[in-house]
Amino acid sequence: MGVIRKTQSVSLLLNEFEKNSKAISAIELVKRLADKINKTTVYRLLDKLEDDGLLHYFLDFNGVKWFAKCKICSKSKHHDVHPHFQCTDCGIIDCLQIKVTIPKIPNRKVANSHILLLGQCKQCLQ
Amino acid sequence: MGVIRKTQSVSLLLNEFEKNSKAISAIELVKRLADKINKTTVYRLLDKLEDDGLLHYFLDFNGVKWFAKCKICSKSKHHDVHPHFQCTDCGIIDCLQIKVTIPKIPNRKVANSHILLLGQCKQCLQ
DNA sequence: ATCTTTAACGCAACTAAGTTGCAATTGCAA
DNA sequence: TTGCAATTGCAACTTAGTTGCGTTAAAGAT
Repeated sequence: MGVIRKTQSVSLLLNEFEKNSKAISAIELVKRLADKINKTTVYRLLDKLEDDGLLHYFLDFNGVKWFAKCKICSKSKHHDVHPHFQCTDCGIIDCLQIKVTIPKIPNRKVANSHILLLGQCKQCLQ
Repeated sequence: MGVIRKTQSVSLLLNEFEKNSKAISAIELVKRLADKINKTTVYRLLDKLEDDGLLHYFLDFNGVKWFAKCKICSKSKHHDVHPHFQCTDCGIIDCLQIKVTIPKIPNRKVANSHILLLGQCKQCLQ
């Protein structure tokens, strides 16, 4: 897979991620773009853009898929593995630029980690 | 909510968790018990047992719900927050008795963390 | 500038995990 | 053993995401 043609749908979709640097759920994107792009196309493009290393995705605590821009990923590998923070009050999700150290675990080889932190964001703490 | 009566369904369900100490997905439980307990009842009981602090749940990397026995939880609060490890080869999930330290994050109050580690388990490494 | 190819798209129908409403059943306390 | 609320089963529903297929439109070739 991967995006080959620069279509109008691709531009519209990527444009949503330019507005600000927050993550956006697939559901939200489908809703926002409902009158411009078909649901199926939105999901297919998200897959492709993830494949190309332009977006990364993760699941929130409800199992809903969220997407955000990648910063240092390549087409071949998602290097940009980081924790995400979801505000339990307003629901927004940020990518965190922190490093969480996973201790060595006997008898297992850890290849990847998914870390979702829940709590309150700056706005909701005030 | 919470379990009030010790019914046959409750025994059957808890019995599945006595066999070994691994986590079990809701989907798997529904299948295993299909000829004994209705799907709806399985889901309802899992909710209640979680409520009572007997089970805890979490999501795997596909967003599927998994349940496992709690060790030190009470009815009022799940104290037993720990990382989970899923083998990408065989799919089994273990509860890890390790502590992962989350660094302080400016402007946010972290209340909870969901950590899923992916890799290969002992069996699949051999 | 127009043609041709095929990637990309839209639509409708589908899948699967989980939920809801409601009537029937069953623990269990009196 | 009776009464009744908790529990259960069933069918129908919800919702995120997927699939198949015919149509449309990028973009290189002519």
